Amino acid sequence: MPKLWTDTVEGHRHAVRAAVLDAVAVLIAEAGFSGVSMTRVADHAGVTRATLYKYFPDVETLLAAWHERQVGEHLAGLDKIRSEAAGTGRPLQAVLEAYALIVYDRPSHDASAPALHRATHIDHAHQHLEAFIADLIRADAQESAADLAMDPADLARYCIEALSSARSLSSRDAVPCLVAVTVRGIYT
Amino acid sequence: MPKLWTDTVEGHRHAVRAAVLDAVAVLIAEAGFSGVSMTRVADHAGVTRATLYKYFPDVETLLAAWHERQVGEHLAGLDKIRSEAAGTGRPLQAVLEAYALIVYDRPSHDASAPALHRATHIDHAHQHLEAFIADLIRADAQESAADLAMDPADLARYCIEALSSARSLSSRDAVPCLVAVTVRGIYT
DNA sequence: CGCGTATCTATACGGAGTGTATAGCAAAGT
DNA sequence: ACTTTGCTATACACTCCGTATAGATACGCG
Repeated sequence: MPKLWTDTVEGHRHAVRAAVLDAVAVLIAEAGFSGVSMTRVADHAGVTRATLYKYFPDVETLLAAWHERQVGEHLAGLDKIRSEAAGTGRPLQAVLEAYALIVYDRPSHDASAPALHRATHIDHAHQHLEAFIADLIRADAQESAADLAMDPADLARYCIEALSSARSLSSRDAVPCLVAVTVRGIYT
Repeated sequence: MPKLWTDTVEGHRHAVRAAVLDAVAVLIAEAGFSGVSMTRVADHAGVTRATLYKYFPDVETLLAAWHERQVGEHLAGLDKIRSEAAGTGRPLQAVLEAYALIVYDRPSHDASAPALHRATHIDHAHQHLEAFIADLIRADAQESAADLAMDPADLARYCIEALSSARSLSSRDAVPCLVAVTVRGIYT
């Protein structure tokens, strides 16, 4: 029996999709990426396997969709921080610190996920994140009238990778230091 | 029939192990990490599944062993570069540049592998690499009489992660720039 | 040399997950 | 009311896993 039913059919599909991605999140939290299978997700989401296959063709796509939603939420949060810090000097610093804290607090979830997709093909949401940070870098360079050491896009990827090392940082207080270390290098 | 037979039994086991890891390498090159299964590896290595299970209990261990061998080879190469560059000023720079070039030339193989293991448990060979670079950082700081911005171990992880962005660098000429950007930040 | 031991092959079995297909029921759309 | 859409329940063939057994082959050592 269909558990979820909103009045409209489109809303229903949206709700099912959300429930499925929630189930993915739970399974990942329980047993890591390898603990995610179509069967288990279907059971956990309260739908049949056949139904799940109508939404997602395979586990890979499922994980990609979950990751997309995750990064999307973070991107919204980071954008909020950017606009809040727009007046107070350097938004780049604030955004990168917020990102590093996310990585520090959720070591496995977010930092490992990109690696999973990079093996298959490019990650759409991650490209957004890269573009977002590349823009911040450009703006920061223009404001401080300093010369960038490299292409902003490459620097953005550098920042993201460098800050992903926040995952294994000894203490939470070291996060601002790591951000400082990372940012210091981008100007010539 | 056993294909490989060296005169001694210990040598034989070593040869089989090598053949198995070679098969893993081939399969990874062909279809990525998800293309590695016990069945396929056994077929490719010219042994039975039952035999393979006597050497490696599961795919995870198989990939870990392959990665261990890979990183071990690179570590040997980097150590050679370190001793060669010991007299000529900064070995840190030389080693990091060599590492970044490895990442650039083999985008998927080495940079993605740590991420796979970090999801499960800690990577032994990678710890060696981290310690190796941490030592280099300490030595570099002592020679240049400068103060490090953070714990050397954390800085080593920062360097490794930052340089793993060499994977998606626009051009090979940008590799030295990335190394410069990365190293610039480690001093206060 | 010859026996014991270690190793590999070949094969089989139950379990889990995959991908697909079908029939039937329930709710939305018009 | 009638059609369309979506979900359930179930089934099938396939792959891979992990383990077990019997028998062949080559080493190790007395």
